[in-house]
Amino acid sequence: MDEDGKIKILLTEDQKIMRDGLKVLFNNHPRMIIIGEADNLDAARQILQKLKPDILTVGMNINGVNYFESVRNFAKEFPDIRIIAHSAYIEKAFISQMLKAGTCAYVHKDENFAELVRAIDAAVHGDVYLCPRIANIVMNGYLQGLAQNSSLSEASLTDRECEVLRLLADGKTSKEIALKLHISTKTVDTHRRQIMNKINLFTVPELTKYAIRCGLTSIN
Amino acid sequence: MDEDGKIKILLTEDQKIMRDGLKVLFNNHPRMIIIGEADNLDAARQILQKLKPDILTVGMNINGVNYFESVRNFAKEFPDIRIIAHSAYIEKAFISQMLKAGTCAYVHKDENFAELVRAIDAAVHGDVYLCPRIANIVMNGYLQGLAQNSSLSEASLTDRECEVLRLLADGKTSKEIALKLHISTKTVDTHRRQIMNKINLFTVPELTKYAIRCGLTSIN
DNA sequence: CCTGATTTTCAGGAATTTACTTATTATCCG
DNA sequence: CGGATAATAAGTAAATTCCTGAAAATCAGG
Repeated sequence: MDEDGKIKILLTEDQKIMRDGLKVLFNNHPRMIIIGEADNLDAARQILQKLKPDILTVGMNINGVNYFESVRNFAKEFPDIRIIAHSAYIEKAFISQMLKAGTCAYVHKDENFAELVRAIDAAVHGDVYLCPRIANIVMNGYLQGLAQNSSLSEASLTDRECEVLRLLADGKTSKEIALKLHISTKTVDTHRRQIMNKINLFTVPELTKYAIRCGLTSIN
Repeated sequence: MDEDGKIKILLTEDQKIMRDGLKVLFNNHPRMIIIGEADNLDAARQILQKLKPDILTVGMNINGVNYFESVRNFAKEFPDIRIIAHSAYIEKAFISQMLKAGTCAYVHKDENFAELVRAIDAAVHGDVYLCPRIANIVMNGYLQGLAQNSSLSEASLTDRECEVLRLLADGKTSKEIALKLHISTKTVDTHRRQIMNKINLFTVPELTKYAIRCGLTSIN
């Protein structure tokens, strides 16, 4: 909190218009104040070394792939700062990765500003907050996991499988993937099929889109 | 213009937070006023039948596939209303499709609010406006087109090729595409390779991403 | 340290798809 | 009409994928 008792926020968001809008909204808010803004996480880190906000909001669009890594590092380096994911992604795998990485709230961009405020209030009180839509998705996943932990089990992908999927979605051929990972193409093959069975998608374009939705690869 | 001489704007944007932000920004603007908002183009059409804005802004994210069709129809049905594309897409093909469809301005979401204001001012004066980043992309494409209209020519895709690419990126196999279009799989084959040569991408994942960037298919 | 579970690895062979070349038919436009 | 572009398609070799099965490697507890 600053001298006025306001909650200090550092805004990270690459869409300038979104930033412009959020700035106005927050600055009209009686209990919150924006003390800095950045259009990517590297820039945010620079600012964090000088200023000490209570909240770091991280806006995520379908671009940068390295959100997980970055957020994990932030959470370690700056344990006092509560991180709020503000994203257009709705893929279950993405959400849980993000929560695991150290965010304490996840607000979908289709929600209105009030949701973001609610999330921030929860965050400063040490609570975890998910906006309704996301909460639904997470809960459904949790319940499904409980129900069918034996049969179909659309379990999450293993590390290796994620790696293979990422390379595959980047457009690498099985041969290239095999070379890069120092394994046989047959193994890559097996991984691919295992992935397909787990997430129940059986074509390369669908796998690619899934990888995008999960933040494993960018759209470019 | 309304009785105050303000420019009347109808906002279409599916991200509520973005809408919240734009509302505040516009309502603080002395010469512009928001007379309605919608979270998709169907909802916008409902409103258009009652109110008559000067400007319709269309926010585009990586979801709905039918922007081209919808915008084309809007431009025909409501020729007096100037349509402004407000998008996160930067693919040349998407931009030109959008301009052809009848928008008179294209503002990228990474630009700040001032750009949007500039675009609206230009639009009400009957001008076409592209924000700097987009203008760059379009100009580069134009110049390249002039330079290499003979040799490599990354020409635009034909209608049929777009159709094939869309189905392919939706995850249809060559066989399914052939069936649906009533042509031989060999023809589908030829189209696919022709597409690859034209846009210089030679793997299915890359084609898929390209199709997403061009608005031919959604991310889901 | 052992053990069961999970993950990672890989092979063989059938089935399918793709790459590349070449070519015929439509269609459109000046 | 003639030339260009688009859409169609076959043949064949090469590459990839699908399916089944299975052996190492790793890991988490007891």
